[in-house]
Amino acid sequence: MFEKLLNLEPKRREEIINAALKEFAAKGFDDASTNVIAKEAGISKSLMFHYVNNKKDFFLFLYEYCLEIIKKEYFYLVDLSEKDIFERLRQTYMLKVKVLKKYPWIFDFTKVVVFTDSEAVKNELDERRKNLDEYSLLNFYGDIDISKFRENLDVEKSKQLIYWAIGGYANQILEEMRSDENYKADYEKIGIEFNGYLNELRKSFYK
Amino acid sequence: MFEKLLNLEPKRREEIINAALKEFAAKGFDDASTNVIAKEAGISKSLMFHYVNNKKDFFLFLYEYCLEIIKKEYFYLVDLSEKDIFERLRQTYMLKVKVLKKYPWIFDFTKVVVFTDSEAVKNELDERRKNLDEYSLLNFYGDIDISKFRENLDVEKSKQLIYWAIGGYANQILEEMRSDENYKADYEKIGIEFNGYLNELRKSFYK
DNA sequence: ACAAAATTGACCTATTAGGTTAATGAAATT
DNA sequence: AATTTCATTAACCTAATAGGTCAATTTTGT
Repeated sequence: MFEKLLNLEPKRREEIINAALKEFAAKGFDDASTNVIAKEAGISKSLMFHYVNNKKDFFLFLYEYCLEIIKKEYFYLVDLSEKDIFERLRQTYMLKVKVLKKYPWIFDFTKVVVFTDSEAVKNELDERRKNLDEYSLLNFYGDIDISKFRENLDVEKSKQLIYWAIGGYANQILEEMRSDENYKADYEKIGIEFNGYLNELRKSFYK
Repeated sequence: MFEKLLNLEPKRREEIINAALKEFAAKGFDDASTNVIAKEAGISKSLMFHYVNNKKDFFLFLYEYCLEIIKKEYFYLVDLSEKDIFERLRQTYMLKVKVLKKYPWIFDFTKVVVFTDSEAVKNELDERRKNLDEYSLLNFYGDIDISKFRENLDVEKSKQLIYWAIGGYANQILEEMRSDENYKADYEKIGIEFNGYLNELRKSFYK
């Protein structure tokens, strides 16, 4: 059904997909405009509808497409045998950055999908959402080693604070990536900076 | 110009203002719909236009109105003589929660105003924005006491992490407030929980 | 030179945009 | 009780935009 879109040369395809993800993520299904998507993708609306037959199917296609990507380039690659919270964070966020470099709106899009209540797509989404459950269940951050935390700390609170703090750093990176059109994601540099922050947290929360 | 709106009984006025703040915050000036605002406020569109003469003036009015509130109920109330970072955070965020209880979208709205590039309101906003500069300059978190931090820490990084972490907690409170229609903001309870998190940070980052 | 594929401008109908107007319903004044 | 005033709305206006189609053109491969 979407072979035409999928057979495009990768760069082109990603431009179109990213334009759609951005618009849908920003405005939700109902308020997103196919005109805006086409313009952002740099093609005519007619050509877009040559690739995607209609708005609703496009939206649903994107959802499945994104789930596949998130699974293959994120979920499946996390090494769950690593029990150190900071190592786990390092791993997951570096993977996340890599995915976001290619698809800057992918996580916002899936978030919008989760919270959408648009009548037009609600039913179709409900069927598809089941697939996600198994993955949200396997919590990335549940099974970690708490033996290294300082003994006077409330570990649950501390973990939460650490996630929030790192989430803040990730958001900053994300904003940089989005504001710079040709942001050259220097993973090594990001990795070093990230390590800097993780080290502060290690010094603070570990004995 | 907006006496009619301002002379309404407070509850009613706030309903209308909050409906508008929510819609403008969510969609920006251009994409926000006056129909949606009226519906969310629970009044007819005609009545709304009886209060506010037009969309643009309403938007600009809201901006000034919000700045006033933020100044009077937030900026001016912060005790800048308190130099302990955690006390300062406690103070500012408790004030923020109080403001957000009354106007749950006020900070999102001002954020949208800052980043809007709508031709329709750009020029008018530019004039008004100057007023804000003086306040953004006086940085709430610049002048704090760093002597109590553990000596092996990079204080700048640590401060940043603390802000991110507390920002995460604040977002959680905010989401609770918004999801619960009749959220009874129990400041005492929030204060206690907040203190819990601040204490973990104190134990971690202070010697 | 020609067939096939890629691409677009012009167009269709339905809906929504911001906003006005005349009429109604309720309160206040005489 | 009659009348003036204020609060409130339904119906309506025009312009723009929505999703989507289609015939025509441009580009590509042979």
